[in-house]
Amino acid sequence: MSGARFEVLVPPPAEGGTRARLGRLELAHGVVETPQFMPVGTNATVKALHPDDLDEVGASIILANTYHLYLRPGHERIRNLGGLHRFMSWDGPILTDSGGFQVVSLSDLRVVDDDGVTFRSHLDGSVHRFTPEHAIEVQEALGSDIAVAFDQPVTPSSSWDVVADATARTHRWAERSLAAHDRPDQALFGIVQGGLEPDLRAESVRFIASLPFDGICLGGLAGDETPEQREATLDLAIPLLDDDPRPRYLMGLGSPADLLEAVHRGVDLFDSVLPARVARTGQLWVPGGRINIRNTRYQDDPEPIQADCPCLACRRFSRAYLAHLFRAKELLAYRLATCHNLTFTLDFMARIRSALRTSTFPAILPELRLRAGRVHDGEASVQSA
RNA sequence: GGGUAGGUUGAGCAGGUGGUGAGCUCAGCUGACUGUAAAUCAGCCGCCUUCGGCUGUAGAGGUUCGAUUCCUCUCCUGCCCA
Repeated sequence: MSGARFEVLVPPPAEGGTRARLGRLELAHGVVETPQFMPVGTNATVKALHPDDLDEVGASIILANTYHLYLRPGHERIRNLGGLHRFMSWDGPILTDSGGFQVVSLSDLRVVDDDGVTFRSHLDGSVHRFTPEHAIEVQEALGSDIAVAFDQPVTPSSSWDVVADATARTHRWAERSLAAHDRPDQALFGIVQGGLEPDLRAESVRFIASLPFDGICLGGLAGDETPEQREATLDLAIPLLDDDPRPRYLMGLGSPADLLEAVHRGVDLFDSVLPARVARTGQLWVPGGRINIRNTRYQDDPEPIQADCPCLACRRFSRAYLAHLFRAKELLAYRLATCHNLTFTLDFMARIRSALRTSTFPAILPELRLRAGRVHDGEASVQSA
């Protein structure tokens, strides 16, 4: 392949009990420092944001969705208009998700067989078929920096047999994706599945890592499993990749606590809708937890969301103003809140990279954990920054 | 002053033409959200000691076993006429 060049700048220390590492990923449209978080722009836009806002929050790579863009506006149309970067006016790197996740998120609209998946469009009910070859073709038309192999995720409640079946299918589809991929300026990542089953997960890591992908995605860990189950799965999977020179991408996790624990275990890349989605409902991330800006107590609060935050919202607006915008359902609310949460997230990743660069990560891990809170538990909720 | 239509839980309504009115939409309160069918969804939203109980249909009387419903008077609102 080689639409990508990955280099580990600071490997994990021999002593220190962490697999966290600092890296650098070179892609067709730019360099991505890792560990890194990718904001999600499913429909060729990060909801509520202008591309200038993406620069502003510090995004260096974003994710877009193959399935959604295939359905609307259509990958051929995007190709004819000069590709996804030009279409959405974002010059930085883009990773396209293969559409495999829609196999679970649109579970009542599809039928899986060994060759591929037949979907009914969530937009108009029309019938479409995705195969590994088709998913690659669409991603090549879009022209993303990183394409991803078509997979079949499972949910934590799936039985061993179902997980085994889906994982085996994902492996066959991985080989077919590689065979179909033909664009030298585009990287291709493969996806590890295996659910929470230790034997299947380990087998999947070994199999996917045996193929000449540019990066390794860890899938199926953004569902209803507990943080402990996720972390246990990472503790199992990552050591199997210790001698592997490629970037590791944990798909779909984005709470600060999840990011930190996964970096600690050796993950380089992340994406999640969480910070942006949660922002649109008024949950704003601050050191130690989060606040719900819609709560009554913020209506008269003249302070910014977070005192030391450099984001578009915190630079010049009060909590009271944000509270008002949300109550009035004003569009600016969604933009400001999304800017804040993405700024918080990307700044958090920058702090982690800074610690890795200076080899102080193990030392400041407790401090970073405090900053992250246990947001994924719905536990820590602080009242003021 | 006469006529007429009305007065239902913060707002707006539905319903109820003698037999258990707490139903809807807003507003409000709280929570959830992780490779986006999500500016969405869920719970609460008269009072209490809440697996239940109580109160409540403008007010006061009356008829009746029983009244939100029928009768009388009063108050309030819209419209029409003087």
